[in-house]
Amino acid sequence: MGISERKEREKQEMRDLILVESTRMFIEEGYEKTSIRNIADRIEYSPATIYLYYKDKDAILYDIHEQGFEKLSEKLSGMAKIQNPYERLLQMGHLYLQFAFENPEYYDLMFIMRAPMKKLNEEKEWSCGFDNYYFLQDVVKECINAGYLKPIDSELASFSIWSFMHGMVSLAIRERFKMYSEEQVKQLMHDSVRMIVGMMAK
Amino acid sequence: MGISERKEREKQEMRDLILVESTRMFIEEGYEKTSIRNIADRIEYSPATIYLYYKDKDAILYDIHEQGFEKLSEKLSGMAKIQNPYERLLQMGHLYLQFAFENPEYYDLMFIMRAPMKKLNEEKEWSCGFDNYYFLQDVVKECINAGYLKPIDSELASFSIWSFMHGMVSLAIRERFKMYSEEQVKQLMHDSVRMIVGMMAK
Amino acid sequence: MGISERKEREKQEMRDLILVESTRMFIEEGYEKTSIRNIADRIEYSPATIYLYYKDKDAILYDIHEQGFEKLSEKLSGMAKIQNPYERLLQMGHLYLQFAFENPEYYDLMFIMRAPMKKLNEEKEWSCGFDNYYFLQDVVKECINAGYLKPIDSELASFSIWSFMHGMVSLAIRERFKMYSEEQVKQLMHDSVRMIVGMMAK
Amino acid sequence: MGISERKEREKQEMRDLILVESTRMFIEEGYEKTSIRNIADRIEYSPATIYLYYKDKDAILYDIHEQGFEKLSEKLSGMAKIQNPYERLLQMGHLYLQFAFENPEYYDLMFIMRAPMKKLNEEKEWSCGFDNYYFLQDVVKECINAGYLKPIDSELASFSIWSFMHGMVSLAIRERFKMYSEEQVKQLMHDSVRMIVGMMAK
DNA sequence: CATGAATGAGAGTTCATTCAT
DNA sequence: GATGAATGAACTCTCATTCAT
Repeated sequence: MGISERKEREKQEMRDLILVESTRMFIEEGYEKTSIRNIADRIEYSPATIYLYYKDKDAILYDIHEQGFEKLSEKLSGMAKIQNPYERLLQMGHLYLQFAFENPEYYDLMFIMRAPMKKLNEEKEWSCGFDNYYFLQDVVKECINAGYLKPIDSELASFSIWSFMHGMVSLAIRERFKMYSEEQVKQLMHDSVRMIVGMMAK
Repeated sequence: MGISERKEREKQEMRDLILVESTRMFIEEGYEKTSIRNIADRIEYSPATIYLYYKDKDAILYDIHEQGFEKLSEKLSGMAKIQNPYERLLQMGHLYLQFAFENPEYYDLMFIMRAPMKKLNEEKEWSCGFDNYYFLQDVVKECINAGYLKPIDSELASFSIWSFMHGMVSLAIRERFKMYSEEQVKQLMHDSVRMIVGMMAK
Repeated sequence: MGISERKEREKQEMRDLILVESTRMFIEEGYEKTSIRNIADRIEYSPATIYLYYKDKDAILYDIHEQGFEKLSEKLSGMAKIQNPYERLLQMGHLYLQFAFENPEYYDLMFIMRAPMKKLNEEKEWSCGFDNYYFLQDVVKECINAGYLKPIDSELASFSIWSFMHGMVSLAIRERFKMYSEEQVKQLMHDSVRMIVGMMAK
Repeated sequence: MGISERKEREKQEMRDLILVESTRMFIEEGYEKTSIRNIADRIEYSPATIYLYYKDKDAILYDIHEQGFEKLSEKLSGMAKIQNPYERLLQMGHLYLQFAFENPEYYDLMFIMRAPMKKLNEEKEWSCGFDNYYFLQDVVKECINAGYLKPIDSELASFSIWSFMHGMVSLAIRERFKMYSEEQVKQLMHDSVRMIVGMMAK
């Protein structure tokens, strides 16, 4: 409880600073404009300093990306306590949308951006969001078993639900819903979730 | 009706040449590799020449993008002749997937990529695919009116269908279905379309 | 005869300019300090310009290096006209020393420096001086056959002679003869050549 | 006889540690890879610490270099006990080659590399191998006086012998004998030594 | 004594773009 | 109309070195 811990904390804070600002930069300026140099400028450190905390540019991206999944997992983990699986499923859909709109930059990186794969792709798994997907499958399975949903293939159902949710979110994030106002989009999204899940219900 | 027209025609031909080759490059090598220099090399003109026909790189991209929508429109326009609207709807879903998998780079540019425009974004409309969307709405409306689909809100239904289709395609293109093999993904996608549309059917 | 030729000539002149100044820089500042940027500064062009004439840094090095061998070959080629092979051999030794002292920077690059081998080593041959070596072997052979030298193995003799010559030159160039004055070194080198070749003579 | 001495001793031990590991790195990884950072990593101290014991990178290199000469001296000093000077001379040649091939990086640093010093070059003497040279001269002198070698100038003979030996070694180390296999080179080198020294013998 | 943190300087390279000819 | 030549501005990354603590 002292120096080493303070140092550790400071180190983490610096990593966070880099992370936060890189992420912000992603959102505001886009991937292309987010260079080590720009990040360095932004945090008012030299480019070389960044390399003290991150091996290379990809490592930053990877961390942001991972953080995103942690954030999402946290959000969804709260769902476990909801007894009724159908209720849980609906709530999850809700939270997914909420997460996407509260953290569009994260969402983008997690589910839309092309992985900046040098070897990241092979070594570590870029799409580390498998857990969430399996979590979804479990809920769907429970719903089916408990008779809340029609007796469809649970894998197929999960696949469809995720695709559908992601479709809405990603079209919104990448601004392909220009034929609607933002308000309308939000409304449509919620109605749409209700409708789709409703149709799956028994 | 002579010189100036010929000039105009020649100018258009050159634009086409650039467009065709940029597109080809874009399709074959991807966005990253498509540089003015590479295009110039390919058409065997100098980079400077390209600037006589296109204001900048974005202008070319914009044209490719537009071309993509034309391609898709063409594909879908063939659908008009299918009398039965439900049949037409299913077929459209089919074609949409087909288009996406035959032209992933186009699809990416059209529906996933962030508009790489500086201000073109504001001047011209990037998402020029409204027509297709309205085309979808019409079909859905017809289906409902003819009693093929449940009496749901046609706008909401179209919104949902497109989102769903796009979700599958974009997750596939940006490689977020790594938990499945390519084979499995294709199978799931087709089954999923059948299921979702089936659920909407009366 | 006209534009295209002038252009070609100008292009060659530019390559030469780069070559000459890079070479000069090698000599004066050493390999380490010779960067694309520094060369650019020196010729008062931008770094990017250099890449219009040379693929990369290695390509420049390779050219300098090649030029060196051409220079040496030219020098030695004049020797062919000397009828007496022993005379020719002595003269060649003379010229070798002369070349080394008139062009220490070339000599260094050709025979001392580590090849900056990315793949150069494998594709093109870095040590393109084989010809000169074979040329030496031929002379030695002739000398032996004509009875000017003892009946030793010609390959072994050539190997020894080259090694010996190179030893003197490289120790001088890399300043390992500090126990002598420059004057003394030159004197010793000439005496040494005479002595060694003398000992080989019948 | 107490604290200050212990401190002095500890300081020396640390210098040794640095030296030993830098040398090892230098030998194993080569000059290019030997950076202050890498050395620091290896001795598990921080880069900054190294600067407490060595003024800069050059100072370390200088010490390695000196160590090389000590190593060589040791090797050669064993020769003093050989009574017969001609025998001693031959044996020295042998050992020189052996040293070069067992420690090519040392050899390179000692006899080939450009002094990487800023002003150390002028202050301290880089080529601290004079002793070895004088040692050679003495042997040669003895050989001549004892009638083993022809009555040539001993200085000239030493100069020639060293040049010759170094020529072979340095061409080999810097890979200019690509026209031969490694095997052939070794064979040629030994034959060559025998031949050259043989020719000097009475 | 030791170091964590930081950096300035510099490396090679690529690209979209401009402009005189 | 076409272009060869040129460039400024970027890029990622590495290194020897310094200094407050």
